[in-house]
Formats: sequence, C-alpha cells, structure tokens
Amino acid sequence: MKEITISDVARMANVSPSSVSNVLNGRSKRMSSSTRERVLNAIEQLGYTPNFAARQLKTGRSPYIGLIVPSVANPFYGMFARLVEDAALAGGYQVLLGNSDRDPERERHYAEELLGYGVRGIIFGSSLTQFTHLESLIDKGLHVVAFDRPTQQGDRIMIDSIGVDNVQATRLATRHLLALGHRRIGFISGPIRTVNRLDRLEGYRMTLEEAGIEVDPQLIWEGVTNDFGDGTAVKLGRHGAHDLLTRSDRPTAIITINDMYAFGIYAGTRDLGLNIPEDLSVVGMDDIALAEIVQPPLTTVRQPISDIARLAVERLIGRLQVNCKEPLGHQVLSPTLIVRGSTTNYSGS
Amino acid sequence: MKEITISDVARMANVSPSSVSNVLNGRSKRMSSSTRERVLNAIEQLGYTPNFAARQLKTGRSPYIGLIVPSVANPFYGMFARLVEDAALAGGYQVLLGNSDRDPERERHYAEELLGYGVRGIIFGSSLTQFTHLESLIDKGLHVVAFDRPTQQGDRIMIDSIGVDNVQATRLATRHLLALGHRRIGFISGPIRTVNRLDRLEGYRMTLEEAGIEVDPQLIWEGVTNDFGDGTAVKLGRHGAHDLLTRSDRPTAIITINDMYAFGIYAGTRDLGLNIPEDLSVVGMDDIALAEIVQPPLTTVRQPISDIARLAVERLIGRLQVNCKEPLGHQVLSPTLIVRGSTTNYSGS
DNA sequence: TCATATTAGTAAATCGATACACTTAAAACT
DNA sequence: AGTTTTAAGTGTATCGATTTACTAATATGA
Repeated sequence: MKEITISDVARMANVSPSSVSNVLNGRSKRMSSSTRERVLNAIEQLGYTPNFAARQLKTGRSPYIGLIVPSVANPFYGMFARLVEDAALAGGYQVLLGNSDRDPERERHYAEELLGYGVRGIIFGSSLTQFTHLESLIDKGLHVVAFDRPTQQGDRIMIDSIGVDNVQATRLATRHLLALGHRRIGFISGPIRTVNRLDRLEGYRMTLEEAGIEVDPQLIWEGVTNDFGDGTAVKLGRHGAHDLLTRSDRPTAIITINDMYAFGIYAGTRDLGLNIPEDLSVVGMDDIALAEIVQPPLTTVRQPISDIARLAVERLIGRLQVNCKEPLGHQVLSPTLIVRGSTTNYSGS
Repeated sequence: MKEITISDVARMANVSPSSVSNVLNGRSKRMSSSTRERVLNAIEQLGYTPNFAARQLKTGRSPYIGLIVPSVANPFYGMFARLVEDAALAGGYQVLLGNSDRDPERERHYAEELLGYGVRGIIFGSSLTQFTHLESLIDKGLHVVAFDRPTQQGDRIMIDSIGVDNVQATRLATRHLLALGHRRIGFISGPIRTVNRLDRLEGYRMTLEEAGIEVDPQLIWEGVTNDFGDGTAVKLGRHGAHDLLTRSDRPTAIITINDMYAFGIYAGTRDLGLNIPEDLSVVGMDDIALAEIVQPPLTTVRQPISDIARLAVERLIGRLQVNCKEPLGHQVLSPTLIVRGSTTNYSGS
C-alpha cells in the first residue's frame, strides 16, 4: 500500500519534482510539450493521484466549503444541500456537509473541525439567534454566509446572509386566510429560537393586529424538542394540531413554519376525524416537492430555495477569492404565496 | 491572519514542540502534570487549533469516512445520510458527503478526491450494477461498503455490502396484492440500472409467475432520466401512472421502487380522476416518514434503514481499524410489509 | 556504592507538494 | 561578435505536526 508520490513520477519521467508540479498546476508556459507528454504518461502509468493534505499544507488553500444544516433528513434541507453542492461544484468548490440539529455546540465543533482542515468558508442553514459561538472562529479568518440570519442587535460581528423576508412570508399567509374570512388563526411551530421563526411569528402577529384582531396566545403553539430530524417536524405538527383542535374555541385555520409541520397537521386533523380544508385551512412554508402531491395539495409560501443556494455560494466564493473583503450584510428575497387546496373560505358561525 | 502553530504554543509554554504534541495526543506518561498544565494553558491562551492537513500528512490517517449517495434531495437518502453521520460520529469518525446522481463518472471523481484527501473508507448508496469504475481505487487501498450491492457475476473484486433482500421485498408486495385479488399488477421504476431495482423487478416477476400469471411487459414501466433528484422521482411516478392508467387494459394495482415514486403515482392517478385505493392499489418501498402521512396512507415495504446505516458504518470502521482485512461479503436484512390504506381488495370483472 | 531503571523531555528527520530563486542553453537583438 | 532575452527546467526551503531515537537527571536495587 505504498503511496505514489510526485517524486516517483518525476523519476519515471526523468524530470524534477518541480516540473511534475508545474504540469499538475497547468503552468504550461514553463515547459515544452514533449516533457509535458512524458510527465502525463508517467502519471497515467503509475496511477498517481496527488496527496491533497500535502498540497493544502503547502498552499494554505482549500477547495472545500462547509455547509452546516439542521438535518438533511428534512427534505427542505436535503434539497438545499443538493443545490448548494451543485452551485459549489460549478464554482470549483466541493462541499463538506454537517448536520447540527441546531445545537450551537455541534455547530461550533463542526466549524472548528472544518477550519482546522483549512476550510475557509462555511454556509450555515440554521438561523440561530445567537452567533457568539462562531465569533472566535470568524476572528481566526473563517468566512460565514448564513441562511435567513440578518445581523441582529447585540452581534459583535456582521455576517453575510441570504434569505427570504420571513415577516412578509407569514404576512402573505395570514392575509390570505383573512381574505378567506378566517378570524381564529392558529400558529404552530417548533422551538422559536431562530431568527426566521421569530420573524414568521412576528409577521403573523402584525398582520392580525393590523386587521384589528386580537392575537390569542392560546392559538400560538410552540413545540418542545431536542431533535430536528425529519420525523420530529411531522410529529410536532401532529401534536400541535391535536392540542389546538381539541379546544372548544378551536382555530379555523393554522399557519405553520414549514411544510413538514403542515403534513403533521394533516395527520393530526385526520386523527380527530376532521377534514382539510372543510374544517381547517392550513398554510405551510417552503413549498417542497411533496407539497403539490399531498391531498389536498398544500397552500404554502414558497422560498426561492435555488436562488438562495446559488447566491449563498456565490457570495461565499466571492469572499474567499478576494480574501477578507467586508461582509455585504443581508440580502432579502421575496417569498411567494402558492394557493392550492388546503385553504378555503370560512363561512361558519 | 497568522496561523498559530504548535511551535508558538511550545514557545509560550517553554517546552519543545514534541511535548505539545504529546499533550495533544494524550501521551500522558511522558510528562509531569505541571508541564501538561502549562501547555494546556498556552493552548487556551493562544486559541490554538491543530492543522489537520499537517497531521494527516504525517500520520497518513484520516478521521473521515466518505458517503456517496444518489441525492440527499430524496428524503430516503437524506435520512440515510443523517443516520450514517450519527453512527460515524459515535465511532469517532466524521462524514464527507457527495451526491452522485448515480453517475459512475461522478462517483469515481468523488471517490478519487476523497482518497486523495486521505480518506480510506467510503460508503456507497447507489447499488450500481457496474463497479469497475472503483476497482482501481480499491487497488490503491480504498475500503468500500455498499448499500444493496452484493457481489455480482463478473466483478473482479469482492466488496462489503449491506442491504435488504430486494427480491423478497417485491415478493411481499406482490403477494399482498395477489391475496387481495389483483391480477393485473403494474411495475413502475426509473432506469433499471441498479442491482436493487433489478432484484425488485425480479421479485415481482417471479411471484407473478409462481402464481401462474403471465408477466405482461406492457405493465412494466421504466422511466428515462438523467437526474435522480427529489423532483424527478415524483415526476416519473406521475408520468408512469399516466401511461399505465390510460391503457384500455389498465392495471388495478401498481408496485413501485420507492415511496417518492408512489407519491408521484398518487398525483398521476388523481390527474386522471381516479381514486386510490378504489380504482388503483399502490405499494411503495422504503417507508419514509411521509408514507404514513399522505392520504391514503401508503402501503409500503419498509427497509430497516437505521440498521443498514449502523451496520454499514460498523463494517467500514472495522475494516479501517484492522487495515486490509478481507471483505465479509453481503449482509442481508429482511424487509417488512407495512399495510396501510393505499391497497384494497379487487372485486372487478 | 555502583550499576541499572525509570522519568521527563528534546532534536531532528519526515510526510508530499509547492514556489521562489536560480541555472543553463539557445535565440534574438544591435 | 557581443550582449540581452527568453525558454525550459531544477534545487531547496517550507508548510505544521508527529515520532523515533536520544539525553540527562533522578530513583531504585543488590
């Protein structure tokens, strides 16, 4: 299991290691095409592949960027990870992925690990309210682009961020339901410890208040969990639906923070023998592929996930290439309401 | 942006770099606790983090394993990736993830990249019939564990593999439908270029033949695509349902290769104004979280995905640790039929 | 007491690729 | 012819951590 090194190639091609390195790095002006041929041949013959650890140690550069998401078991993040990878590949970078469950400690650990490996840029998908766990790493030269995480009051460091206008997102959802005649509108979420969830709740609240409807805290359901995997979102949605729909003054519509929760609400509603949209209107968020497929098709607020992924990667690569340019701050994209079959007019008492 | 090295720490603690290394690697018998203290302090003070590229160059070991899946945009692989990561973390390894779209060229490229980075073990999720693209890498010392990929005739090299009995899986599905009285049973798949899809088709065929029913090639629908993302599976399922259900002799039941296809079939069926299960019974495969949630809940064949992930990681780590032990071959787990609401008795003409 | 073990710690070679500063030979000018 | 350019290629220090073989000092044992 002896490694084949650049010197082995050099020996075989009767050139110096430097020349092999030149071939490898495309410094074509520095050599005749005949020696180039010979080197290429030797590489082929020996089946040589470069040792990236050595290369990186010398150059200090890394062709990798990191991506840390709550969990790829959630189809939204699975798709996001996929799109980030495609965009990175197009820009000449490879992606290293980690699942953090939104645990700051895990995020920090991953980020430190990646930094130790020479990775200089990481995309965070988690939108955590606190960013202190990453500040020391940013001080050490790490570049960060966050999803849905504009700079907050109290942040010591400004970071790049791309995301949708989350206040606007739930505003669209709430307005839609109001226009349909709903007055008792519930809100179901997991732990509201992220900026985007706070914003989504805020959009819901504001819109109700603007319409002169008092916000009923009993209709805001915040689940508790330590696990952000695929299964949990569905479970929480289901659980939340149970709780809200068994109230005597149950809501006629529910807005939730993502489509997986919405699917959970579908299940919870059925469990109680109720129907969507006749007995309950539901609005999700994200517009994952399955939203169109479930029955009834889910009314949801679409995130331009593919634009977000692309912009995040471009921004990060930009920072990496002109090392240390100042962050540009937060870039906001617009969400779109996609009306399907899970919402309908309210014409009750 | 000067890197802090082991020598900086050594200087600060008034010891040699060797001693710092000893502290870092827990060779505690080689030093007094007072110098240990001093070193630890210096590390803390300077915020030193090791350079993994340098470490790896020297040791040749890597704390990473690779995972290559068709696409994490497919929730099954998203969940699989998540479970593999958890298992790897528990075993002291980190996971590097790549999406290959089942393209052998991309698989090879990723694997080579990882190998160049010192990664000595990769888990493949793709089940491709051909493995030649990886043979040269295995020759170079790469350890491979595949999902659903027993050694095939014509393989030069034997590899480790974990998976379910795929013939048995569709056998369970087919028997279930036969028991319900169905005689015209369709089969919908994407490109049948993987071992597990071939096996699933085979299980379907065999079971029909054993029941004395002639296999109608018109009812076997094989989609064409280059893209294995989340959206495509749904689209193909939908398309297949359109094609099969508009035939004059349309099937009364359809078996498909995974749950995402099944959801596509749900949509395709609805497009035509037909209902599941009244007009068509559907059996999926995988049992992803959403299978229980869709309407009607999907009858499907469950893969013990969490066991598969755990066993794959354990097997790989085992190979890594006692370097170069011979592969153990294929380990088969049993699939389970989960009957839900998408299948019902056939009582037609 | 003298030889032997043990403890605490270090110097220096090494992993493999890169890049800067250099050389040499031939070509191009004046 | 004599000088300057250019082309083609090489020697060697270097990146940062590890590790082997070594030293010096102290402790142990007969």
